[in-house]
Amino acid sequence: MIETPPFDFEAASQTVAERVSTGLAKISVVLKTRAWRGAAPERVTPTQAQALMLLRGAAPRGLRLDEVAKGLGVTAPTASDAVAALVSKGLVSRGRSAENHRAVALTLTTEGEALASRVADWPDFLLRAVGTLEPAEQAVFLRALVKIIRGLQEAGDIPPQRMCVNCRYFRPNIHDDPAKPHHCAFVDAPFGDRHLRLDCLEQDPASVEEAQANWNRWRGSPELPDRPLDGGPTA
Amino acid sequence: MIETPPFDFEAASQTVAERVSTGLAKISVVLKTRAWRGAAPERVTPTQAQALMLLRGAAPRGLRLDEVAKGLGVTAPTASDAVAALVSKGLVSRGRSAENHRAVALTLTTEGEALASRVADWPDFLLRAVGTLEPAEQAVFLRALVKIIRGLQEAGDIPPQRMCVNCRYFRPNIHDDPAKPHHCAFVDAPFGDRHLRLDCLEQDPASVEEAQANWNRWRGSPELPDRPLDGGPTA
DNA sequence: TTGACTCATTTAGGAGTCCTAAATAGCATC
DNA sequence: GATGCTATTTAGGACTCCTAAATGAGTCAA
Repeated sequence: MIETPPFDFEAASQTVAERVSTGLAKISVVLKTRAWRGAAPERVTPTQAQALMLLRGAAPRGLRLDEVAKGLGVTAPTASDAVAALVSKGLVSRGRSAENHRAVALTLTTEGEALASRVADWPDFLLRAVGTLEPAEQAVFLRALVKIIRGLQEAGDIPPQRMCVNCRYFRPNIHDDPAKPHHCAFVDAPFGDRHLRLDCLEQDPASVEEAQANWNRWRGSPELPDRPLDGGPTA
Repeated sequence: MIETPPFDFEAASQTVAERVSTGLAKISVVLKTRAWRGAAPERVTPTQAQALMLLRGAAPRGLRLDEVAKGLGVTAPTASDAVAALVSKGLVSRGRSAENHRAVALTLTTEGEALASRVADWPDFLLRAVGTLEPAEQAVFLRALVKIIRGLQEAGDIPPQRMCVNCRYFRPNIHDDPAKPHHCAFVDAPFGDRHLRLDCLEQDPASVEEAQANWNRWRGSPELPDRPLDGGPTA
């Protein structure tokens, strides 16, 4: 009789990181598909809808073309195309910046604002799927997402984000309350990982050194749960 | 003197699920951008590259056009376009299915296989970002991702995936070892959440009832991390 | 103050994506 | 052998996305 060695999952599988990447790619596909379905009824395309949302987040200052291109992850000519389509639809107005006369200042028209708000609702299908996670799981997921995004930012794959961890008002791990160890110096209140923002309007970038120090302090000491992951009265 | 009430993050923020969705959308943007850069040098477009990878995963049986369209998340005409481009480049061969003469059978040519392998490497930038997470964090993230994808599948937003949790060989939570509580009846070996697959070649879909039962059994008793990660108030 | 540069954006041109609607072809059945 | 169903392709049009080259506004130096 011959003993067969048990199958070795660790050796035979892709790494966890690879499978996580696969999963993110799958979600990315749905996001693309649904973006079409959500935007089409409003007579805009996904890219255009995304540009509208970007401008909505930047009101009232507006954005330069260049900034829109970075936010969309496309080249300037492509962004110019999309903006031209929006201008011709009367959703965006293209002005010249007062101080820098070669830069354009893109802002939403009233109609553009209305449409941007309507269109911003499309990803509720994703919201529902995320909602099937337990609250504690969502919080851990958010924390991991922040790390991944920061990693992409560090590598230059994504422009700097208006996240807490990049903000000069961020004071990580300075309170004893394990649920709210951080502090936001802007609103002067403590908060926890579950409140971390990815797109805060009040965000003001910290200096490189400051951001690095905050980052180390934040990621160094993960919040501890009052009870393990699965615990807690589930909704 | 008036006491100002402290800022209420819970009330003033978007929900965790909303912010998670935002984060996933951001990753989706990078993925799109990088897909272009990765695919372009090989003289294919992102959609074409994705079709190649899909076909690679389905070898040697091949896929029907319909299946490619679903996997790509596009309509049949769009898939037909992309496939036509690949055929004219000599990367895919389009045959007729023997028994059903109205269906096509798409398979990779030798060159197509070579290119598919080269192109499959592109997301290493994402791999690196995911790699900045601690191992335990990666495992929890993967588990959450599986739940989200299954949620999307349930809602019909994504076609059924070749995941362990959909598989008739999956036996969740039948072992005592907390690191490997599940069992794969195909390779006859125990495994843990960190080994969960999203795209298993051996996967064979379970019946609806069986899948539902497995799902409940799996999600009911989550593995505990060796080290607690994060809790937060259970809202 | 006139070139030479640089910067921000646009134009040009071309392949490809993506849609809806309509056309073709194989099969099914009655 | 008409009728319908299924799988795919064609047709047509708007938009995406790229690279390369062209404008047009500021800047700077001689």
